[in-house]
Amino acid sequence: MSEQHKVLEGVGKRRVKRTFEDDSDTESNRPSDNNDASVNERDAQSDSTPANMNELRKLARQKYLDKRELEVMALASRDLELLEEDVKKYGWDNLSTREQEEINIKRQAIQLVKDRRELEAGSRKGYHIIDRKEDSLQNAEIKQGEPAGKERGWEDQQLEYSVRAQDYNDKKIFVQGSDKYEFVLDDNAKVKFTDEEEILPGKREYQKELVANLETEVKRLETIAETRKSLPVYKYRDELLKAVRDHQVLIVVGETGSGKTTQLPQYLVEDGYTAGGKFMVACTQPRRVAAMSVASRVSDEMEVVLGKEVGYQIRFDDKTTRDVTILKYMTDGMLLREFLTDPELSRYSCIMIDEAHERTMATDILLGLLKDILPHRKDLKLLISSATMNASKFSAFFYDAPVFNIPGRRFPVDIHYTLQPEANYLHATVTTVFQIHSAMPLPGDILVFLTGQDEIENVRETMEEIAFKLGKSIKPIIITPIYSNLPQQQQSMIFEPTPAGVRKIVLATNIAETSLTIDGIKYVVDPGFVKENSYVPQTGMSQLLTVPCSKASVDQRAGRAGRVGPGKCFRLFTKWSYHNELDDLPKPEILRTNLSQVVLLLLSMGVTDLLKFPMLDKPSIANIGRSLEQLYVMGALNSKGSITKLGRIMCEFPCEPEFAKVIHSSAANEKCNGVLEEVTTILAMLFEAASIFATGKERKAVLGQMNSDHMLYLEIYNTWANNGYRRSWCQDHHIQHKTMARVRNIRDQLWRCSEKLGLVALNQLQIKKDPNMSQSIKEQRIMRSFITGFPANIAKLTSKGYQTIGRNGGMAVHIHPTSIVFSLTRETGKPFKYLLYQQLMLTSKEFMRDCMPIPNEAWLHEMVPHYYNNLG
DNA sequence: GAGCACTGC
Repeated sequence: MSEQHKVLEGVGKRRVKRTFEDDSDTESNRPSDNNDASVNERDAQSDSTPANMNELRKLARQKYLDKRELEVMALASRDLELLEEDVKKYGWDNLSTREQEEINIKRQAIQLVKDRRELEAGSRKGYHIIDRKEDSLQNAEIKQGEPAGKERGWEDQQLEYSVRAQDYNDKKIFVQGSDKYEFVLDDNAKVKFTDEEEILPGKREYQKELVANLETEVKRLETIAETRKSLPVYKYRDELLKAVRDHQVLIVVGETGSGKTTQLPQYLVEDGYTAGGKFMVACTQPRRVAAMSVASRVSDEMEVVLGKEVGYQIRFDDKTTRDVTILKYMTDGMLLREFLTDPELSRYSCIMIDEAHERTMATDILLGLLKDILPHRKDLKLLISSATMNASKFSAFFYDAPVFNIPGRRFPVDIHYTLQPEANYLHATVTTVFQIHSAMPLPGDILVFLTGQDEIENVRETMEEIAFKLGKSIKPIIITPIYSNLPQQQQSMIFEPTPAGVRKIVLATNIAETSLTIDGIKYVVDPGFVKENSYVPQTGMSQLLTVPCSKASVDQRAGRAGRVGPGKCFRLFTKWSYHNELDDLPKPEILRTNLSQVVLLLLSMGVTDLLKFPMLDKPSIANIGRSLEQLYVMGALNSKGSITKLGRIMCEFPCEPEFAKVIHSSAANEKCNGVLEEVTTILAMLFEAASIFATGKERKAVLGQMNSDHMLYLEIYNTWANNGYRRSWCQDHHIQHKTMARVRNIRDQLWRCSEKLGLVALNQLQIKKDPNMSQSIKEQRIMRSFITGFPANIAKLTSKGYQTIGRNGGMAVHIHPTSIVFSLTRETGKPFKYLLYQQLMLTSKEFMRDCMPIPNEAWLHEMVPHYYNNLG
């Protein structure tokens, strides 16, 4: 019995030594009940403890909580070292049968641990051991109130997959009977053990299970190690690391399937760039789901708990631990925000900008900022991963940085072109799909790229009719549409495995080009078009036009056929067209969006000469000019063009400056404050306006009549909130619950931001002053708030219909038929004289989206005099 | 009386 006690103490020493080498003389450990508050309290009260002891203990506690089955198993098997000493001391024959048996089993166990260590030594060093078994994941309980995995969409599933392991792990340690214990570092409170079985159940079943689990774990590790080594990037590991050592900036051209995203950051960590936890390696992704799922996989490969050594950071979800996380996957937008608080990015030693060829706005700005700080941060390494086509552009941008090529691993895809251009690509699409279906053997699903929801629904109908007519002369097909606004349940259908003898036909927008991958696709049909949104600064209007894809896009689409085996891609345009008519790359976002947010961000970082700011593609002067003007009108800039106090406040908000201005006014402008809460809700709804309604039709039927889309949004949100934020309420009202959940998140984030900046307090002052503000006064104040943010977005009713007013006035515009104002006007026959709109969009006509009637022209002059009084 | 690709803080 006392042997057992000694054993445990010894083991504790070893464990602590390994984790905290600097504090080797303050160590000890004991099991304690996880839920026993008094024990923890006693920990905290041990007053002979050094001041930093509590910190240390917290850290230790954190670490030990993360330990899983194997850590406990390893612990148990390390006992053997001490048991063996006893064998020497007392002689084998003097031990009891039970003790002998125990030692035998532990001998086997330790052998397995040794094997595993050897395996580890090959690829990594110094990480804690945890397990992550697929089946444990699948058996983990699903959070209450959530539907089962199958009913949810891919994003939720991915998220759950990333997160659940973490939750599960926090709560459980796997060894049967040992789940009561955690190991806490403590130098005073030593507990005397009276019953050895309580500490380590020396039962045969346990030992057997231990060995069996170890074997499973060794196999799993072998598989992971093999998979890592089999990736194309593995062969280049040393060369890559040498290149990183020799150069500050490295362009990495890694095709899909090369493993760059998961492996490169790990190599950097292994090569010591995190300096024992002092620095971080960051890898940016353009999309949230990618950041989450890659982080999850890498934490698995490195055998750490997601959120500790390896974590991710996206809006609304920070799964990192300060001073512990050494490898962080994050969205590019998050890193950009981090520049605001830490302009030198001093916490990072290496930054990898992944998927840089996608040229998101955040990536482009990041590259410019990084180029600026590299001379001051000689120790900072920058890796840029790009597709082949623009590697030289990145290289030139960073003073001819070396380009490193890593081949991909993909199956060959045959490309077929049409012999002559197709007059009607939709017709050609349907024909091609049925040709493939009748001529090619099963299995092998078909992925069709279309431009939008409308097209997808039309093609689907046509195909269903044809399939019906053909009846049993063809094999059965399943048609599954996928586009981002498709409600969740229907989205998940594309991931259902195709039944035998059936062909699945996926009709997708370019969401399937990068954002999600579908297994089992063997054929791709590509008409070669995409809808592209672009912003015209002169008119302030966006246009959504169907344009031909770039070469990079169609190549990417073709690649989707070669993921599981050799595939075929049918392009509904000519080979000549591919080589002579298509652009190489899609137009970068920075050339087709409103720049006010970026301009304000750069100004707040002290970039005063915007034209000199390094950028891969320079936006037009007209665009920058218009942004500066907008910012000036809102008071974010003074007449000299430098940022004001208000401008800095606006920068703090994670949204466009126009929206931030509305928030600010609703709390701080005495002409309209006291409505911060309402305004925050409306703005959060406006961000997601496009995907709130399941279909466009239901909008007016949702609730009673409202005067404006803005007030309708407010009413919808409040009613939903009053109904307990329930999913069923959304279903009853044809509203997408997932979108509403996002709105709630955004709303909370904006509110917290207002709180931090003291706006909530200001708002409260006004409410105290006028506690019985009537509904109509509130509404008026909301309208005024919006005018301050969107002074140029006003249309006036003339004899020729609505026309814009303001600097570029006189343009004929129309109320969008989905707007509540549209139906309201029709019902009453009385159009409003002035309308404020959130967006002008050119589709078939110049439409105003999300409209709000302005009942009083004088408000315009009152709220933004410097704009309206100077119009003449 | 239209019909909005896709991201992100």
